[in-house]
Amino acid sequence: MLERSHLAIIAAVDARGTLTEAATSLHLSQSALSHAIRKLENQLGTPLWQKEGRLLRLTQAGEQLLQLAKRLLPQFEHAEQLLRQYARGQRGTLRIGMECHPCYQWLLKVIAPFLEQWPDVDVDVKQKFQFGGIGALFSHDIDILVTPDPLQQKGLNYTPVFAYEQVLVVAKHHVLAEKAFVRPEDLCSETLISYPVERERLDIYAEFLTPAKCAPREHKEIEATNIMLQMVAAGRGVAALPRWLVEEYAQTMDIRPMRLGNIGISKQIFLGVRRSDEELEYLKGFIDLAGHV
Amino acid sequence: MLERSHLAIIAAVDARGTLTEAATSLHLSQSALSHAIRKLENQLGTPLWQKEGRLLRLTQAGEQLLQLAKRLLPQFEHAEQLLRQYARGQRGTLRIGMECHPCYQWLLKVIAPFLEQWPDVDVDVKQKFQFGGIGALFSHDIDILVTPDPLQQKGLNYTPVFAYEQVLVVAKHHVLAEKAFVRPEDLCSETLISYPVERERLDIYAEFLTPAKCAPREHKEIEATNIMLQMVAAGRGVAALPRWLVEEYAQTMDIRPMRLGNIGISKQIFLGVRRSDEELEYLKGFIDLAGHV
DNA sequence: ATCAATCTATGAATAGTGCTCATGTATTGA
DNA sequence: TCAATACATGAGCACTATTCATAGATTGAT
Repeated sequence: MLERSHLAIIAAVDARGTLTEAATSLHLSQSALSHAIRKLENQLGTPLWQKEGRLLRLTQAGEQLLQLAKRLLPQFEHAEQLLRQYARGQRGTLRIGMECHPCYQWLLKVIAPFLEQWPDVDVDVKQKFQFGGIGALFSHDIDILVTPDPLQQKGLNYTPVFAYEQVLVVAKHHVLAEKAFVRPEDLCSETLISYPVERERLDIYAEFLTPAKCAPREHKEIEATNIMLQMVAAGRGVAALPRWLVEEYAQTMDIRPMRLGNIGISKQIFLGVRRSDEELEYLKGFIDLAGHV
Repeated sequence: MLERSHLAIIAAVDARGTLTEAATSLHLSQSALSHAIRKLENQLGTPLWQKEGRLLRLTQAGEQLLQLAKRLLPQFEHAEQLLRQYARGQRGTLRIGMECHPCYQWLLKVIAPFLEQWPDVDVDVKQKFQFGGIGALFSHDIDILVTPDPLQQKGLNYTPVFAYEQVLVVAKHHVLAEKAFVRPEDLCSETLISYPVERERLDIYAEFLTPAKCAPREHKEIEATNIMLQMVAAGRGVAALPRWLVEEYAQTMDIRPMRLGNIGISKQIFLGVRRSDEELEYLKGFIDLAGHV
């Protein structure tokens, strides 16, 4: 019978490279591991590694088990952590996934009152997902997803919690700052600064530039919002961000929000959860709070 | 340390209702289970069940573990099956998920040569998914998804393999059979027969009726293609199906395919796979075959 | 080639765990 | 109240995992 310990062994050997090191990392003797592996391979009837000289290479069967281990072990660990929290009287950990770079500032405003209202629930925020936010929800890496595009999927529920206008930020003395709103053509000679995500996921392309068959002269990627806006204030480029965020920064920086097109681009943030978690009190609590910030 | 056996216990107790029955189903004595549970609860520091009279109710912590069990145990089992196949020299099982009712007939034509070309690979076809086809891919319930709408997701790859025209099927002597093509309005007085899936997922609604703000007089759902077409032939309704499928049946039934709108509705079938499986030989083999049928 | 260093494999002994048996206690419904 | 049924518990046993000690293999440097 395949056990968790077997998966742990395979993962450890893969991570450490040698059987000896894997053994110590598992607080076992090298001999114990060797015996365990031998027995497992006998039980399964197929070798999991083939020795190439002194190094171990996973066979195809071993590779399968490694994949399994990488999928299941984190879930075991998270469950254990959760149960420890239950044991301590805590309710659990709310793992929030972010698929929306600038939402971070908004999220912080929700988390503060949440932590206060739910003292027995911890919060964790993740921003990188191997298989996208929805994949992370399905594989139980996160419990709630903050996203601007609610891809409908069976088993998921989305709640709209926050509407905002996506605007262009320009330096206060930029030539564009004089206009009433910005046209796609206006950006052809500009440098656009964005977060480092795929272009298709940037609204300013999907809903503004691409339909008008325009493109900025240059496109730079910057991770930190603050730095991004400093660049904009210095006239080194323009960026697209939520209006409320820009207005916050505009109090201390020489920047200005500009409407994109004559009607503007309006966006909405959704919170996605697994339908099976729907009745979790603290999840409902979070969504509730998020709707009122 | 949480083990697979613990999950098995929780799942068994949940499935059987009583500890005694769960024990026998696990080939263990009642005593063994009782001891095991006690120990686990001590280790975790929290009870998993609370006794209400003579029956056991899961605590919240227990509920969490049950969810985990239901997610992980099938994966353990599948991995074991896979490894047994490796041990026997077989390559594995290709688990195909179908999100496209009429594709079944087409799929059969691909599976036949596949089984011949890959004698050491088994094939299994699944049609019901708790969380939709993509959820099934992510949770490793299936390895390949047959679907007409390739929802782009990180970690998934889609390959178009088959294009067809979606047509309306009517009885040979139906009044509509005289026309060159069918207009949405023509269906207002008809009975539409479809597979039992959500209306939004039916192309005839999404791409034909809804845009024209039309609806059939009545809508019946039938699971079996053959019966559906018998109904159509008997003048009891009309249905929307792929042209190739209709033409096949038209040889023995009094039915006729009709173009939907003056340009027709063209559809495409995609095969979706996890990117991590991309290099699996027999998966590539299947996609290859599918493209040439 | 040879040797030291570093792996892995193996057998025997042991420590530890899980299991069963026998029995006790609790709950339920007739 | 009693029989039936379910869970709990303690003692002893059987089995498994682990360690220790040691042998065999591979590698790279001299």
